[in-house]
Amino acid sequence: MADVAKLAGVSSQTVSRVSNGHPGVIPATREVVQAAMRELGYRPNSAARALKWGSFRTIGVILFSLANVGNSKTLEGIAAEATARGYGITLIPVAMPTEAAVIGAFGRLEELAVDAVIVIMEIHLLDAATVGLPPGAPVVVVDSNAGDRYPVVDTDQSTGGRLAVEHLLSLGHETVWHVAGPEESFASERRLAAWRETLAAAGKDVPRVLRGDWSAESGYAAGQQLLAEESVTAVFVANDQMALGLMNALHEGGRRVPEDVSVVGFDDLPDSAAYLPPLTTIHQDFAEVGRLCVDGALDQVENGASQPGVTLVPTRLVVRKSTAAPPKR
Amino acid sequence: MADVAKLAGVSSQTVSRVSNGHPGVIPATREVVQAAMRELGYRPNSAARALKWGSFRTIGVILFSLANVGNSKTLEGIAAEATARGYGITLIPVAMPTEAAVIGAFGRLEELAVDAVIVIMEIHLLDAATVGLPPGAPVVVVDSNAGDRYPVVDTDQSTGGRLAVEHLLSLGHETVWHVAGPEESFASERRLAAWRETLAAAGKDVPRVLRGDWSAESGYAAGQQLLAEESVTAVFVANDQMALGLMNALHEGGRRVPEDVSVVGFDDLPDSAAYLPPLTTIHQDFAEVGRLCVDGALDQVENGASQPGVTLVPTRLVVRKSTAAPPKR
DNA sequence: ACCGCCTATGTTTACGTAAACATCGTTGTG
DNA sequence: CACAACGATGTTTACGTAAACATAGGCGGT
Repeated sequence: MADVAKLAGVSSQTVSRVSNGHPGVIPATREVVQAAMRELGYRPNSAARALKWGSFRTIGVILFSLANVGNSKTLEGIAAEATARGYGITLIPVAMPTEAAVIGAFGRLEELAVDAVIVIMEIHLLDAATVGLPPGAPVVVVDSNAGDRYPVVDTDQSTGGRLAVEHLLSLGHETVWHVAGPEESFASERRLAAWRETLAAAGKDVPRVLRGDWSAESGYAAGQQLLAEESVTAVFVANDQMALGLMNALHEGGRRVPEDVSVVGFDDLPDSAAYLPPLTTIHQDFAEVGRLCVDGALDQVENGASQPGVTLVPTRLVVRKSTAAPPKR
Repeated sequence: MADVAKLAGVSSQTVSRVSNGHPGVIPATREVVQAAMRELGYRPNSAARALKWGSFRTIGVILFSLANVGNSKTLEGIAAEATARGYGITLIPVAMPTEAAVIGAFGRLEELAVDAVIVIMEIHLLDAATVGLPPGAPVVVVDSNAGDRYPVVDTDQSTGGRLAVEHLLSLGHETVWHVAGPEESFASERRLAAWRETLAAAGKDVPRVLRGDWSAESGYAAGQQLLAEESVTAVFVANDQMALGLMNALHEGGRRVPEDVSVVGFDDLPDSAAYLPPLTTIHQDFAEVGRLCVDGALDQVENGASQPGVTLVPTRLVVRKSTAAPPKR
């Protein structure tokens, strides 16, 4: 900056004014300074700026895993929105989803150069009273039920689950089975509850719950269990990957989808349309979740006020070929 | 820091020494200072540290998309290794893979607080002479052929492609068809070349190339084309998602996998083992790619020397149920 | 006992920027 | 014509930290 000032024959303060687009600089001076900046390839030093401003214009994202599509897409949405609003993204991976690791990550947070924090957790850890986010920086949480303490953004799991079950019931199925995700997952529990409530509201039997761990393999295992149940005509699977495994197990067991058994998934992965048969599923807008997280976080940064509460992103049913009316007896 | 110094009855310099674990502080003093730090909840201000050090201990990652599993997993590997080595990760998403957008991202780079840059590009843009990374910060590139200008880390696409084709030939197939990825993709071209060379080396016919865009849908379309070719007994598909679509098209067309047609994919996605049939594929170690990127970048940061060249991460064949000997005529 | 060296700690300064304050010239007005 | 008001620019200072230099005791060797 000093070099630019010297070359342009002005003071460094004037360079600063030009650099930040402040008014009160005569156009001729501005030109000269800009020319000098170009010639010297001047770039403001963000460390010094951050020191001055007390802000890094950066959002920290704490997450456990990028292995699943949802987290990746959410992160992509966060990155896009943050960039559009002039903020950077700092990743804070937590290797193990243990309480100690989470607390460690939160501890490091305070010394990190971050104006706000977005936490992407698919597990209940954050709900435990012992794991608290440090105060100070604004926080937005994805997919948790800590809505009483922090702003939470989430897909509308309940409506999604209800849509799935209602779709199957409307086709004439007597009842709907469910393959849930792991118990530690908040999303899984929401979908499970919606399934149970929708069945109950329709006066249908509620079969026993099968569990998977989100993986296609666990869906395959669930499918094998289902083969032993002759009465099954409809299954709501808590995510598309498990639905894939489940459909393959059914196929191997000689049960056709959708002629013998209808299957509905959840997520609407890019591949779902290419499954055999193309999967009827609940679409989630992960990018929108990411966008809303950033909006919420930056609202807090700019307006100061943190208001706990849950923002829900709508889901919708995508009907493909994996559902049909139940077989005639 | 001044408050801590006052409370501990020492100078701020001593606090700094304790904070950074410097030697030459008597244990008793250290204790007092640490107690004061705890009491006041002192955290070093990273902006000021960065200003002093001229470094944020941060690596910037430029990427186009997290939509595909490979990029996500690579990023995860990068994040894990960087964190382990005490560096942070700043994400720099590039919305559109156009030259202008890339140049824009590189421009912003210089003013960003980043010690090194990792570029994850699956397209040829970086090879164009007009798109040059700014000098200064160390750079590591994933998946490009700019190895003459920058250090490049990549999966060993060639060996992977060769393994796939050799596996099929060893089962007795007359030749192997190929469904390639988009032409802009460097990885796709490498796999295509390996396929062609391996066939040529074995003295086999080289069928015409089918193209997809990595998506399962494009694999389905390629599969439909393949149905018109009665002589096809073996297909090497450039990624698992396309293989999924292709197998479904074959199934719909009445061609059984692997009895009539053998299929080999590339990637070894978590779901591949749950496809119908479980997919024989080439395993890529994305996490290792990420790790090596960070190692390469930090070597440059710490040792200064940037040496262009390509580091290859081995691939291996994973044999499952989608390949078998060709049908008897 | 004295000198010098080493160790523990304190003082000064610089990193690059921008807010706050100071200065200078110009313009408009009574 | 003098003076106030304002606009453009320069000067000072502070942000929090750590390197470089300074100082002051203590200890061993002669």
